[in-house]
This record gives sequence, C-alpha cells and structure tokens, in this order.
Amino acid sequence: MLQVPYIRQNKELVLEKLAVKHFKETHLVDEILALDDKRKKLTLEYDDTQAQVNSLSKEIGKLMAQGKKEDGEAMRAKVNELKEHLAPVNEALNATEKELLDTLVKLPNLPSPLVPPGKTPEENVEVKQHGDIPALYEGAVPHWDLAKKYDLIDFELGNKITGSGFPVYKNKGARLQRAMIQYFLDYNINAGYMEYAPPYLVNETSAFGTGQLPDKEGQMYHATEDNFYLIPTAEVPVTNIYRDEILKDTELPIRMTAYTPCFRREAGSYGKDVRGLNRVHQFDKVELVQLAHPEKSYEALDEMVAHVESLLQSLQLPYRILRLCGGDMSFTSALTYDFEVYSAAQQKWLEVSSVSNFESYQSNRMKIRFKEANGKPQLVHTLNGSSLALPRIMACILENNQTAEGIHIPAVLQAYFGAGKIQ
RNA sequence: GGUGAGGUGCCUGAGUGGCCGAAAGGAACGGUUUGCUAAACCGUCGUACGGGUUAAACUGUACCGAGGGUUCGAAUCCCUCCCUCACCGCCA
Repeated sequence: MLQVPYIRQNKELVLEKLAVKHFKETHLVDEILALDDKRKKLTLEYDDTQAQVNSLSKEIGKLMAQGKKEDGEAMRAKVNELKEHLAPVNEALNATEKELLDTLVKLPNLPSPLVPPGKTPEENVEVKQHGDIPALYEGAVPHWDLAKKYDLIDFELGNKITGSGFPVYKNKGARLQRAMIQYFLDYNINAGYMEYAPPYLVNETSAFGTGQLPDKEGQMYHATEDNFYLIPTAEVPVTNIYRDEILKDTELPIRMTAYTPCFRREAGSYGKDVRGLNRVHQFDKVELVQLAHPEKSYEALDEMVAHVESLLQSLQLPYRILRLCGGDMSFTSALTYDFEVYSAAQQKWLEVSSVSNFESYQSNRMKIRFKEANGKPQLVHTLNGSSLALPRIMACILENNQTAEGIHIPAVLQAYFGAGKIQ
C-alpha cells in the first residue's frame, strides 16, 4: 500500500498516476487524507488526555505511599472522570485507523514513468522479440496430443483424482518436469540467488503482505479449518521471509529463489485458453524474489529481466518481452515485464514469466525495512519474477521441438533429463 | 489430541502491581590507547504514531507473543487465541 505522507505531499501526481492505471475510484485519495486528518486529531486528544491520566496516577501512588488517603481518593475521582472522556475517543481512534487502513489497501500501486498508458493487453508494448518461429513438420500437433502420443501427461486421470485443471505427469513427462525444476534452480543459484523451500500454505498475514488479501481472496484455495491459504505463487511465502525485519543496507540486495507448486482457483476464467497445459489449477514454478535498495530497484529489475531472458535463450525457445500497459498491470506492481514464448503448434504466444518491481507497495504492508548507518529505517523495494512457470514451457518444448523421429530435448536439459530425445 | 512449563530488546537473560522502555552480560557500531590479524577502556546501541522545529533539540502516547479485561496505575493479575519446549497418545 501507498504511504499516506507521500499521498499528502504528491496528491496531484498520485491522481495522474492512478489515471495511467485506469483506476476509477479516485475519490479514495481525498477520503484517505480526510481519515488521516481525523486520525491525527484524535491521536492528539487521546495522547494529551492519557498523559494527564498517567501523571495523576503517579501522584496517586506517591500520596498513597505517604498515607494521604483523602487526597488520593479525590485524585482518583478526577482520573476516572478523564477516563470516561477517553473511552469514546479511543474507540473513535481505533475505528478511524481501521477505516484508514481499509481504504488505503483499495488504492493500487502507482505505475512507474516507464509504464505505457494503454488499457488492454493489445496495448502492451513489445520491447523485444528473439529467436525464430520454428517451421514445424507436417504431422505437427499441439502438446495435448503429444502428451497422449508419448504418454507424458494424463489430463483425464487428473479429473478422476481431483478435478479439471490438475494434470498428472507421468513417465518421461514427469521426468522432464523434474529436470526443468532442477535446471532452473541451478541456473538461479549460479546467478547468486539463495534457494529456499518454503511452505505451500500460508496464514492470513502473509497473504495480506504480498497483496493477495483482501481483494484476491477468491483466487486462492482456502483451508478453512486452519485458516491457511494454498499459495498461488512462491512470491507469497518467500517475500514474507523478511516480513517485520529491519535489514542493514549492506545486506541488500537479497536474492532468493524457490521452487513450489502453485495453486490457483482461476475463478471466472473458464472457457478461455484452458486447453491442455495452458491454464491449470496446480502447476509448478521456480520463482525469483529480490529485496533491493529503493535507489537500485530498477537496476535489479533489469538484472532479473536479463536473467530470465538468458534462461529462455538457453532453452532455445522463441520469446518476446512485453512491457505491460497501465490497464493490464497487476494491482500491486509499479512496472511489469511479461515474457511470452511462441507455441508453434497452437500458433500463439504463451505467458511464461512475469517480472515486476513492486517498489515499496508490498514492503509497506509487510514492514520490510533497512537502515543505513545512523539512518532511520526505510522501506525496501520488493521484486519478483518467474524463472520459469513450467507448464507452458513444457508445452512449447514439446510442440516446437517435435519431429517425425520424436521430441528433441534442449541441450541444457539433457543431462538432467538423462536423454536427448523423447521417442 | 491430552498434560505440564514457557514466550521480555539483535542474542542470552533479570524483572510478579507504581521507582521499568525495561538490570546485567554478549553481539554490533563509533572513538581512545596499545599494536604480530587481537585486547583494554569510553561512548552509542528499539520501533511506530503525534506535538514541536527550516532541520534538529525537545516533548507526548503506545508497544515486554497477539487481542481483550481488572485497576487511579499492568511486562507483572484475569480471559481468549497463536507459538515454543517437555512428556504421553497417534502417525509419515
């Protein structure tokens, strides 16, 4: 969430930037400032009255110790009077603080100046395209057919065990999946990221911290008995590792990577691009998370983009990089680059990675801060990106690398996979 | 799941109603001195939100797992929840 003092000092700029995101409820800005004024006023009243209570209470203690009971009793009556006045003030203050927070989380993050102004996915800006679109042989088919032909993935079996969108990987399909996870993690570790294996269920506080709660609650699976949420991405548990911590500036940047399954209800997205691996409820992903100094977070973003790019290049997949426009960006992001790989058999681009800078939007929720020598604590910037989401990479490798003699495995994966081909 | 003991600052750890935002030790940081990769000594050493100031200084409130309660006054008493440890039960 945004910081109130920032909103106060830059109100016009905030409104301009909200417009880039096509955010309509701009009245919230004034509401926030009004609530903050109210909060300050009530705080002042509460603090002053409580200060009187505190000092009188101390005197009562002294009087009682000296045996001056009557004076003490008189003062006690006075304190009780003050406290009667205090109760409604305190109540109003708590209610105002809650309302302020509730309103504040309704404001999205502000877009960086680099964000294009568009509204729809068509208006995203292609920053780069790399690699040749492969010309497939005549018998080429989409990955769901290949999965059957080579016995790699069983979609129907997933229906039986759980429901739609829970594919079962088997044989070489399972092994290829595992090979990719291993390769991606190794690749990230070599680039200086520390590996974590975090929990796949998180509590409410963690889900709030990265911005999944309160507004995206319907997208997560909820284990109601214990009030835990199944993670929609490793971003949630990994970023929360440093929740409520104050780091030293010398510890930044912090680079973390984690493999986890991801669980997404995908409510409301039925019927669109759901065939095969294109959209599933459970999938595997290797994630990158960085905590960076505010002045260096855009360098970190570029570094992550370059990192994901080199990873895709090593897999020899044709890809393009999009800079998302204001209307297509996520609520919490300040700048996002999407990576898409080209699926030759489906003849379309599939998103496989999304790399974003959240600036201090998440860290303000999580209170992840750092301190320079003799300085005050300030918020870090958080970033994350996929490296990579597995299903669509799998789909593209199967489709783009299919030949009459089998499916060619990218050279960098062969050692992990244990063969050069699926036949 | 049951029973018992606990949760205090970066760490260890004292504190069972006012003198406690909190002893002491350690770590860390700054300095002095000596100087074979170190010791001794001195100092600093929480956070948030207000007031105040050009900025400071200064000052108020809150925070001793979380939330509530009792009291003139709570780290300290009571309740609920969360977590940790030990033992028992169950179990990969």
